[in-house]
This record gives sequence, structure tokens and C-alpha cells, in this order.
Amino acid sequence: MKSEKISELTTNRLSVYLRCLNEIAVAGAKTVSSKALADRFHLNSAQIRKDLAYFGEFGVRGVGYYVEALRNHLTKILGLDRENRVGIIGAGRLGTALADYYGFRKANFTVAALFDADPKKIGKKVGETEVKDIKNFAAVVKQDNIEVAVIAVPAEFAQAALERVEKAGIKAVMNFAPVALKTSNGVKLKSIDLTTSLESLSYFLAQPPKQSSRNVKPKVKDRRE
Amino acid sequence: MKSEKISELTTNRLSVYLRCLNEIAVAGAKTVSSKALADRFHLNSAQIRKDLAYFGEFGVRGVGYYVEALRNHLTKILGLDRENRVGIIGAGRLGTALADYYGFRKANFTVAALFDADPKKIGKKVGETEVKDIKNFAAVVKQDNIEVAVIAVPAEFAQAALERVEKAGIKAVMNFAPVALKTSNGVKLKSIDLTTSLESLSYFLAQPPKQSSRNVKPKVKDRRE
DNA sequence: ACCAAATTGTGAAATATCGCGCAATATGGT
DNA sequence: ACCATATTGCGCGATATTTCACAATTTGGT
Repeated sequence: MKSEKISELTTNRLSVYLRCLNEIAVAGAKTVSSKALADRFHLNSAQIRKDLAYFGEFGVRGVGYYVEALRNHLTKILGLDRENRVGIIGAGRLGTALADYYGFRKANFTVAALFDADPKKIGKKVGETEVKDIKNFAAVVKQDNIEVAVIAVPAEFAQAALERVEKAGIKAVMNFAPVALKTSNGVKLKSIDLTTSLESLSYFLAQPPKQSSRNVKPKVKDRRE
Repeated sequence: MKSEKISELTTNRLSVYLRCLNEIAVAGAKTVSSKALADRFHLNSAQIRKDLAYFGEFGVRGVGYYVEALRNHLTKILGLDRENRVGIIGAGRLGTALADYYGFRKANFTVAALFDADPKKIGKKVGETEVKDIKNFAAVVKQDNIEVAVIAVPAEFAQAALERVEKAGIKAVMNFAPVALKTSNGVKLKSIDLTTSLESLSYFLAQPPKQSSRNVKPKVKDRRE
């Protein structure tokens, strides 16, 4: 275990490992090796060991990792053992779809409130959650202990939404608007940009087919079984 | 211009640049410098120049880039000047929300069909688009010239969906199921994993606050104005 | 015609990320 | 007790990506 800074690539993979461990636990295995994990996705076993080693020596040489123990460790490391209260800004199609997205619950995220500026939407309920006036954002955040904001508004309003979020003292934000946002220091912003993902796929299709061989993932030298 | 392989990080950025150029074009500027572009997002101007240089010498020294010309180049490079026909697999909440997502149209993607296995959903219409039986996937793909598949089914069915897609000869797939999929050679898979993104945010929140200084983005040394 | 300012394209240096290879160590068989 | 096998943790070299820094070029002012 070292106390270097952890890259986001690593934390993303931790999430994937945990997901996999859950499957393995259901299947009933007691231990699992990094090699076995690596084979499930297309990853290198050394990378898995290295990712885990940032946080401790969880494995046993000659044996592998104890599934239950590693599961508990990863759950704690990722903070999934505590509730994360979420406020979603934007009660449009995306915002309301997210409000009852199962994945939130699975990651121990509770959608505490939805916010919108449209008087026609304010006051309505989406599932269990009431749509509140965005003007009351800061007050609701305090009252409901909201720590995470999700921005699901059109691109032109996203920066303003982010600034309101930051003023309310929130430190973790997930953004779905297709726009580059500027954050203040200490605020963690994670963006999911569907447009960019689509256009990147489009690029692939637009390329002459000879180049398709480039996308063959020549990695994964760990898979000779 | 060199003919190296282009990283996906680069193509993602091209998409962002294009979006920015569109704004600039609306604002009426004729030319733009890499520095001006860099300042809009938190990027390094050299990176922008280098990204563009993979595809040609679009700039003029001492002047910058002609907005209209660069816009046209990027549109072509990303393949946004031709229609991309899409089939969405899974007519659940996500699939139907995607079916009339505005971003698809903007990127010149046309949702040609939705597919599902549930007899209750088959035959219904979502906006303009009819929900078809997944069993007829390959036939519909041929008939409607579908080139891109979007997987919006629960995780446990995603791998099967992908295999069906590949058998139908489709080479570009976007996956929303939170699971690591295995693709055949030559098939481009782009995954958007909300669960992983959430858990990565959760990690940030779970960390002791001393570490928040790590996330200050010490990059962007190009911003001294 | 010349010079200062602006700005590109790009080689080279700096960082970041990944994968190999192996010593260290645990297990199970004999 | 010993040896063969399995498998981790990790140093180190390999790749990938980003950033620097500067010659080359264009523009506009004098």
C-alpha cells in the first residue's frame, strides 16, 4: 500500500471489480485470483493487482483474494456503505428518468429532490420525489443533507446550474449537459457527454475500413489460457 | 498531417471542438486561435493544434483557424455529414428516452427502429418509431440500412444482445448496460456506464477531505492571459 | 521595406498509464 | 519436511498522452 494519488481510471475499475465480485459471490466461490478476474473483462491481471494494492494488501499469495473480504473492502473504499443524497437539477425527460433509475439505489444513492425552474413542473411528483423550485436549491440542500448534484438541464443553462450548486456548498457533481463546464477548486465534476460519445462512434464509421484493424484491442496479453 | 492511429481521446476532443466552433460561428467570428479555443474549456492550446494536425494543416500561422472552414473539416472527419441509422435494443425507459433524444438528430443519427422481446411492447409506437420484435433484428437491419446499434437492455441480456448485433453485421455499438462486454474484432464498442461513474463520484466523497486538493486540476498552464 | 506581434505546426521533454517478470509466500501432495 | 504449483505485490521498462518551447509564417503598422 502506498499513498500516491489514485487516478480516476483506477476508481472506475474498482467499481467494475466490485460488480464482478458480486456476481462471483452469488456463484458461491470463496476466493478468486486476479487472473480469473482479468479474464472476465479484457484486462491485465497485473493491473488489477496494482489497483487493489493502492489500498492495501488484500490478497494472499498462492491463493488469491477472499471474495467476501475484498467485496467489503471495495464497498468501503468506494463509499458505498454510506448513503449519498442526491439532488437532480432539471425535471425534463432525462432528469425524471434518472430520478427512478435503479442504479442509483444500487450504489446507495438516494434521490432526495428534483429541481426545475418551470412553474408547470414545480410541485408535481415524480415517483416519490417532489419537483422543487430551483430558487430554493440552497435551502433544500441544507435541509435534506444533499451532497451530490446531478445536472440534467439543457446545455445553455448548465454553467449557471453548476454555479448555483457550488454556492450551495456541494462538492460532487455529475453533469449530463453536452458542454464543458468550469468548476471551482475542490469540486469534483464528472461529465457524461452522450453527444461526444456518439460523434466518436460516427468517426469510426466514417473511417475507411482498412483502419478497422486498429480497433482490435491488441492489448490483453494475459489471456493465454 | 501524419497517418498515425488516432486515439479515442483525440476524437472525443474533436467533437468538443466542433461544438465550440458552432458557438463561435453563431457569435460571428471569422477566425479563432487555438489559444482562444483552449481558454473555453480547460485545455492546452498545443493539444488542440496537435489534435487538428493529425488530419491536415487547417490553420494559418499568425492568424489562427478559419471558423467556417474548420467546422466543415471537422464535420467531415467525424462523419457528421452523412446520416447514421440507428437501431435501439430495449424499449424500456432508457431506450424510449433515447429514441427521441435531440442529440441523436444533431449528430445526424436517425433512430430507425426500436427492438424488444416483450410482446406487450412490440408493435407500439414511440414517437415516430415502431417497436419491433428483436427476433427480426437482422432482417430489419438489412431492410432499414441500420449501421449503429444501441444496447439499452438490463445487464444480464446485454452480451446476448451484442452477439445478435454482431451477427447482423453491425460494426458500431453503443452500450448503456452496466457490464463489461466482449466484442469481436473490427466491432467498435463504446460504453457509457452510469453505475461506474456514480461509484467513482462516491469514492471522491468518501475520501478524507485533505485529498480534495488533489482534484484541483493543476493542468492548464496555458491560461496566463 | 522592415519590424513587432500573433499564432501555427511539431520535435523533444515531461507525465501518466500499463504490462512484464520475478522474488516472496501460501497450499496441498507425498 | 520437502517440493511443485499457484498467485500476490511490486520494481522497472514500455507505451501512451500531454505539455513545452521554438522556428516558421502571416499580418498590420510605420
